Amino acid sequence: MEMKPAVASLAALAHEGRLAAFRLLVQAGPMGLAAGEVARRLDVLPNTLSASLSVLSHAGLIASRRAGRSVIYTADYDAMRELLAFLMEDCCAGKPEICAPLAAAASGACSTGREMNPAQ
Amino acid sequence: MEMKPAVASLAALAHEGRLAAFRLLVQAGPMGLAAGEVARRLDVLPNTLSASLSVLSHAGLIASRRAGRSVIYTADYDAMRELLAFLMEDCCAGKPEICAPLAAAASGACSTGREMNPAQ
DNA sequence: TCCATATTTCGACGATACAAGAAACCACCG
DNA sequence: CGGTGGTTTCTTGTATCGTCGAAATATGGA
Repeated sequence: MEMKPAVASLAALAHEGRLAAFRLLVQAGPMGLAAGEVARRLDVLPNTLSASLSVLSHAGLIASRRAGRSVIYTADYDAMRELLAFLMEDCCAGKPEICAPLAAAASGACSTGREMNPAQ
Repeated sequence: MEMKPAVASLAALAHEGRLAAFRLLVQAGPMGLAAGEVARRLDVLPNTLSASLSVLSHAGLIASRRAGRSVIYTADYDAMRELLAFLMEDCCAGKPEICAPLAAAASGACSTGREMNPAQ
């Protein structure tokens, strides 16, 4: 990944409402959530949420598809992976013992199969 | 990690100059780099870089110590780990096969021992 | 076609962030 | 004590971002 899109992704996430929406979609999994459902769970106005999702979408962090009257948004796990890899690129000056915990945190976040929190 | 400090960290990184500085420190390892050395490698004015490092420092992403006339900055790998864990928290709705690549990317970034890029 | 639901776009205001010059500050050395 | 290199703080002009009300668009059903 290059610098510009990485900055765009980070800028998209550097906002309380957008970060909450993104994490909700990350936690929701590949099935995604309807825009209205996200707005309801986060308790934000639909137009405000739409603006947030638009920013995340332009940054490539989420994707959308139409399903009837609803628009379903899903996290782009591949983009997320690229962003994390970019942050850690060539890290630690060849001292794996420094960044081993980083990798451990990454694998620990999802492999434990914690319960989903619907109310967020 | 909670929402507020996570947003602050992401906002600190959502800037081309600051992101470049942070990645340089991440790649430099625990020994860190002097502020002037960072400014020289990134070709930015000292005062501009100082402002960038100040933002990163306030976000908790880097730490500083004085060494003679220079100030040495180092990446805070623990803060970095917390931020990545926060982004991936409870991800994938219990589908480890989705986020396994995320963990793989994390461990691949540093365990391969690539060479440092001094010019970056 | 007409209506209700779901979502996006538009317009405008207030707030915040950025870059750079100038000056101040700190630590070492003669 | 004065000078120099290294770094930070201050100030200012400019630009960008975020939110919300109101209106527009898209879809499905009676």
